[in-house]
Amino acid sequence: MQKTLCQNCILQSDAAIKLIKNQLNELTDHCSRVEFKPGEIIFKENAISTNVVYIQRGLVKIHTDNFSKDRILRLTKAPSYLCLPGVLGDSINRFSATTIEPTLACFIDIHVFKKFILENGDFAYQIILALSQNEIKSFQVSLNLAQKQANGRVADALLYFAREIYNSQVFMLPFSRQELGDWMGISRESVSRILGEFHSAHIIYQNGKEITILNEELLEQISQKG
DNA sequence: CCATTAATTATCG
DNA sequence: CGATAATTAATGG
Repeated sequence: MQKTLCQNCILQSDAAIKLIKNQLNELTDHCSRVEFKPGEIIFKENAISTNVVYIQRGLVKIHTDNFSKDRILRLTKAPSYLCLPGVLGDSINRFSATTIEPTLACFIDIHVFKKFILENGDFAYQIILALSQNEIKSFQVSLNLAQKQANGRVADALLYFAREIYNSQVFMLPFSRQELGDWMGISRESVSRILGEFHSAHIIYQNGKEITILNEELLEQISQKG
C-alpha cells in the first residue's frame, strides 16, 4: 500500500480536509485505491460491504436489477462517497455501482471511518451534509419521474449531462439508448424516437453517441412542461 | 402517450 | 462475419 497517499489527494474531499494529521495517517494505513475502466463493477447489491468507497475521480452509476429490468437510480460524479447508507446500517449494499468513465476509487475501512465520525465533529458534519444533499436530490428525481412524460425526461437527461457532467453543449453520451431508458424509466425505443425527434426539430444534433445541444432554451421548456 | 413487438439497419469486436 | 445496438413502423393498452 502506498504511503502518504491520503495527504496528497485530500484536497478533493470536503470531509477529509477536516481530518487532523494523525487521522490522515490512519486513513492512509486503512485505505487502498483502485483504478476502474468504464463498465467495471465497483460493488454489487446484496454483497456485504466492509468499506466506504470514496470516488476520487470519474463517473459512476448507482443501479439495481432487483426488478426484472435494470434501473439506474443516479449518477455520481467525483468527488463523492458511496456505500454510506448501507455501511452505516446493516452493512449490505442496497445497490450496485458500475463505472461509466475511467474512475479512481478509494476503499476505506469502515471501522476507521466510523471512528473518525465519532472523534471528529467537523468530519461528521461534512458527511451529514453530503447525505442531506443526496436525499434532497433523490426527492427531486422522484418528483420529476412522477410528473414528466418521456420527452421531458429525455430533455432532462440531456441537460443533466450538458450542465452537471460535461459543462458543454457538445459531448459524447456515456450511455447506450438502453441505459438512458433504464435511467429515465422509459423504453429504449422511445429514447431512440425522442432523440430522433429532437434531431429533426433542430433542438439537438445527434450522431450516434455524439450529442450537440442546439437549442438549450427549448430543451429547458420541454423539460419543464413534462 | 407510450410500451411492446417485430423487422430492418448500423456498428462493434 | 456474427453479435449486439439502434432505428423505424405498426399495434394496442
